[in-house]
Amino acid sequence: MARFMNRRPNLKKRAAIVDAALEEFQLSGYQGANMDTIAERAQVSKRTVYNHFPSKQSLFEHIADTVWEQANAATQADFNTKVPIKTQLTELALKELALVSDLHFLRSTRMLMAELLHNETVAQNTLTKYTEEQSNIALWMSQAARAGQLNVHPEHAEQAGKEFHGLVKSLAFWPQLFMGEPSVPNEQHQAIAEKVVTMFLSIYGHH
Amino acid sequence: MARFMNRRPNLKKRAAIVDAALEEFQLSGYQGANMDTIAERAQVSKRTVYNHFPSKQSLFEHIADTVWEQANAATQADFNTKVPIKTQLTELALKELALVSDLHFLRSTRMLMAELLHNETVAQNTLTKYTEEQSNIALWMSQAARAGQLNVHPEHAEQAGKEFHGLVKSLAFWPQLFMGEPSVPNEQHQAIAEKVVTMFLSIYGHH
DNA sequence: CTGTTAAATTACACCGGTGAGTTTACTTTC
DNA sequence: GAAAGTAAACTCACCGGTGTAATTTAACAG
Repeated sequence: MARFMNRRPNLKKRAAIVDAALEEFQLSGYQGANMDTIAERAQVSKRTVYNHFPSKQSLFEHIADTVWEQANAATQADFNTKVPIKTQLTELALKELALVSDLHFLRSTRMLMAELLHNETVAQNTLTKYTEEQSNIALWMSQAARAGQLNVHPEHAEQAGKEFHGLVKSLAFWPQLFMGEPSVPNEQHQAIAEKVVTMFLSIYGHH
Repeated sequence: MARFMNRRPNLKKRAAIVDAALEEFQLSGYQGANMDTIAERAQVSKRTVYNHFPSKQSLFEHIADTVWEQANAATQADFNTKVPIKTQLTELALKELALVSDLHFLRSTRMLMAELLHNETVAQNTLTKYTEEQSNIALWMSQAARAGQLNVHPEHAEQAGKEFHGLVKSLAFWPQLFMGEPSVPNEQHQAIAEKVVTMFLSIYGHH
């Protein structure tokens, strides 16, 4: 009896639509993306797309949200008093390198960044998610400082956190994002992480 | 008086068109930019726009070229054997900081980056201009290495150059570009430049 | 200073393509 | 048998680019 109370909205089709839309947005950007093409790519009628998402905009926003959640979830960390700072920083860098070297993530981010640069609402949306991440690393930094393992004034914790992320990205993200350089292969992650940590500690380490 | 203004090809109108187009492209991106609006903004008839530029594409390319020339011209430098490496690197960093903190440059770049991310031809175009700049700094680095002032293998000169630029940008460009953070005020340039040089030399300096 | 001339500009209607979103009549699936 | 999906035609607004006839402008000759 409970058998035909099954979910009415067809989740499989919905997923197919989302996948197709992601692909199309990545390929052509928001403005260039074509709803007919998305329907076709998802093997679904155009009307079905509109039954799941009321507009192109809402479809885009749904995708943008998921990408950002994924990114944020992948860069969580807690400071641990017992482990040397160098080890922990290296660990942090490796985590970010793994995320940033993932081809799917790179492609999604490329698309999001493009819209971010000329779309007010996307920009605002992104900004709030981004500040969450920032406050996270800032907390980590001030904990490390309080534990005496980092030479950082409390009010500069946020800046230091930004700089740490910035270092990783300058080596393994921005060049790949804009210049289409190949993702950094896994074998090099350790070396890059150590390089970043050395640079970072040359400013914020105890001498 | 007004003798030599307004020669046959009306340079004033042409400039007005270019200005208006730059504004419109910055505001709405390439796809979103509207030729009627550009004409209106330039106080010129639409037909005149098309008398100066055969298409939207060509208008965009003209602007893109100008921006890149400006950027490239501002980051030239020659290695000087007589001056300590630290001083020269700081000088280099300051030069780039000046460019990158200019609000007009930032706005133009933001627009270009957006198109770069989803337009094949723009990307290719940019890539060639960008590699020029890269080979420039790479040369500088290998000269410094040959003079014994830098601990860089010749085949890593290009990588080191990239990293140097990357360091500056991670502190004073990317956050401003994407997150709309305020440009770094001039008073902080010296401090940032020194920070960058310290980080860079912690890897490539002689200890 | 003035009239001539040709290029530059203008206003405006027009073309053709595109693409988001809708309507409708029908079929599939549970 | 009702919700979900389909196909295809349709609306409607937008926009890049063109054609044209009329008007303005600047260089120059007398």
